[in-house]
Amino acid sequence: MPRTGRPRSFDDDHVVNGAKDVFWRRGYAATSLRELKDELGVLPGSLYGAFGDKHALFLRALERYADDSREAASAVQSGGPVLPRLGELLGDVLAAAQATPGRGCMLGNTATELLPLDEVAGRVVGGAFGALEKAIEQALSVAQRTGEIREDLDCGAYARLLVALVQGLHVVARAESDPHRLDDVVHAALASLTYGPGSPETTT
Amino acid sequence: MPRTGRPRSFDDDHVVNGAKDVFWRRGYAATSLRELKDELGVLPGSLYGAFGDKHALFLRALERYADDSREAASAVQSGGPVLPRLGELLGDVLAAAQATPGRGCMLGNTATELLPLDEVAGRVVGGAFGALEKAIEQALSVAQRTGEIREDLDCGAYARLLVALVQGLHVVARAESDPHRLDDVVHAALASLTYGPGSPETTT
DNA sequence: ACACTTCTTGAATAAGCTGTCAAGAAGTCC
DNA sequence: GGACTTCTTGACAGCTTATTCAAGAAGTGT
Repeated sequence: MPRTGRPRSFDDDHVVNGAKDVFWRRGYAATSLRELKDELGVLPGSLYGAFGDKHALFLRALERYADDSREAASAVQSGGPVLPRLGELLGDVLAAAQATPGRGCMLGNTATELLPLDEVAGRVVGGAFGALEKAIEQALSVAQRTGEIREDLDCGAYARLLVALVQGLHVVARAESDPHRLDDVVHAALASLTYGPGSPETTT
Repeated sequence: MPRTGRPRSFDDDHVVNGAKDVFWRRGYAATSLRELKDELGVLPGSLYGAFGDKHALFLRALERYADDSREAASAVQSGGPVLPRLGELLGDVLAAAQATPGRGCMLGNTATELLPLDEVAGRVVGGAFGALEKAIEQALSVAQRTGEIREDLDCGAYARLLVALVQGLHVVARAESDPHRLDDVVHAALASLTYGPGSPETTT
């Protein structure tokens, strides 16, 4: 089986990355092949030859996004104090909402548009959510042992809460003309992890 | 100006309500006039005569949903202990996700699909989010005065947090095969409002 | 009964969509 | 250079879409 023939004129990875941006911004259904052609410079025929169909390309793009998300998720575990890391996680959502409005999180966008009907996309989204949840849960466990956060917290539950909060911030930020109005939400979320001023046991 | 002529064969309110259900379930773009015709029994021509165009009908449906949401929001202020009310607010999200999967919240769905580009829809969604936020904030203030929740909470920030959490739960529940896995998130959110280390068994 | 008005109906329109295909272009391998 | 394979290109088919419109139906007021 000879492996010859005319080589691709485009780089698959580059195209998947570009498709990720378009699908991220516009969603699955609202993205037409004409739009992909204009943004990627690749004609529909070539896309079909390389990836199959629109849905398959979307899945590649979604998986790419999920990989990026997993990498970002691992940052909350990168040693040192945990609270600042979680503050960044939440703060980055608001910063992104201001810097590039109307994109949100591609995982949440996909969940809203296609789940639970699209089972394949559902597994990708669920996997990425689960990875973030796990990263947060382990970070919280560490923070508990170091006394950074309250001992009486259910780390698993709080990790799921924070994943949901991240998604929720992406949503409500779209309706908020000034994302800074949500800044104190981040503060409140972090404060709820620590022992409060009026709490029985106060450490630092 | 005589006000005669053949009367409508359908009830406007009933049609708006039906359109609300369809748009809620399928989103704006994915809902075709053929689908509306099948569900409502009203031909496109009549819809155009009565409402203008698809987008105008969508706005009517969205406003209806926002009205319903406002009414539901006022329930958190209906006297008595506040924590159980907030527990219902969050719990209802998960119950709805299980009973009717793939619908979520029409406000959040619309935010994700159309905001911030669609400014009119944006005002409707923003207004409904704001109303819920205000209702929660006032309920939290009352709960603070009665000693039901911590005194050191920023009620405004926590209200915004809870609005975001509601939206986030709608999103992540779509990716969760068993919504009950999110039950302890509700518990954790309520526990963070109260004093007390010790397991969050403080709900009466 | 009649004039008048508005609604319903079904077809038609024009645009856009995904996906396909034949023909030619551009490589690789011998 | 020639055989072979794969890619690119642009057109095209088959649908679906939102929207419009003319014709007839069904009311109201007198």
